[in-house]
Amino acid sequence: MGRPKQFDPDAAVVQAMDVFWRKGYGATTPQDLVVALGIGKGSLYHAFGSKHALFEKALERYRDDQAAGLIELLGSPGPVKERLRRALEFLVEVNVVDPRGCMVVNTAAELGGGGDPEVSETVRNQFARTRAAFRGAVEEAQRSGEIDPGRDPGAVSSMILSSLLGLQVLARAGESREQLNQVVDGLLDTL
Amino acid sequence: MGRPKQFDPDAAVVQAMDVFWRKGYGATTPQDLVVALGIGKGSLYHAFGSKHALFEKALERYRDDQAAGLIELLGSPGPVKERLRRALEFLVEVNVVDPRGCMVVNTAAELGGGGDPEVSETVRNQFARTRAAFRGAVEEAQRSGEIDPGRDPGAVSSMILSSLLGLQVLARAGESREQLNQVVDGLLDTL
DNA sequence: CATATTTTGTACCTCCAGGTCAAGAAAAGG
DNA sequence: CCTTTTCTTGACCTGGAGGTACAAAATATG
Repeated sequence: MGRPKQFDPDAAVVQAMDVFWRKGYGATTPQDLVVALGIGKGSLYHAFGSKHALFEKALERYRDDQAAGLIELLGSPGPVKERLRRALEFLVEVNVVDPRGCMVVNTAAELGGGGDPEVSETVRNQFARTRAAFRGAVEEAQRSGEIDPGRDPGAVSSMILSSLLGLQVLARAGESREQLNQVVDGLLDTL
Repeated sequence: MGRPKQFDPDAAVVQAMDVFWRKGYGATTPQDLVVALGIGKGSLYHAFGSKHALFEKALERYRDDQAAGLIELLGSPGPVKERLRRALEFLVEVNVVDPRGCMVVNTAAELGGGGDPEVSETVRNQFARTRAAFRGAVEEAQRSGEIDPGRDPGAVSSMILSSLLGLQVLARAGESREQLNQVVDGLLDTL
């Protein structure tokens, strides 16, 4: 019973995600959120409790969306290296158009360093998922002979992960498409 | 003429650098700076103009220090790969003890995305310097046969750079020494 | 030593972040 | 249709961010 919500909380989290992604946690004000979500401040705090709580929801939503997207991109048919290249080149194009970088990377930089254990936990969880997805692809490529089976898949996937994170940092800093593509080339040459 | 300064502006910039490095730009307050520098607020604003101007000085100072440090680490004798490994392992140890990550990376994430062109310029400049240092090392290794001379040194050094940036992101997020070392292993295996 | 010039410390100011609250609106149950 | 419950709005509140103003202090110059 009671009055039904005038907005979709799930959609609101996505809207909030967008703002936090662009501006970061600290630089996002309640006012920004009120405008972006199109609801009153009271509703906002009634529904989500605090800016920080809403941020956590938004970050988790981002993580889940990204993880699903990566798994889908890596699951397409064809040689593993080609899939990987397509995924990375897609990322480059997206970031050239809109250099928001990766919300998890941005969050790690802003709230990492021991200042926010819960958020850091979510961040590391996303890293673990991504690493696992790469590891699966690497092992598949090793079975098919595309990648030398003698290499340690853990080390290789960790390296891919860190290079991916670095790519997002470069993108966020406004590096050119050429610079970003060179990273992709350099990475794929090593596999 | 006039009253002489009661503090060393250069040392003050270094103190400020320390605070900005730990807390980030947005989360650092004038009060934090007053305490860290040990001077009054009036002196602070008289000497540096604004929080943002002081931050730019601190960031440039960081960039110069780091660039010098990297060049020194990479300039030691012995095989290039060993130098690289020593440099990266040193970085890992430092970050395990104090996970502040890299101030430039943190800044890229916080103020990138087109929000602060001057700062982004400094950030990209640091990336360019780092890439150049790696490129020099790569080319040296190619001449000595340590790295396949057929590889594009631009792509290789870009890849090393991005992996390094990713490493700092991982460190800032509080990843374990083992995870970080795996990145180093994965990276060096590919060279 | 008087004066012009620069630095210093502190009080003060304005604005807005982050959040609370009271009063009303919209549903379900009796 | 009256009560109970939940949601909504917008006014309101507190603290602190970021910076300015001003008077006092310290120095070089004539």
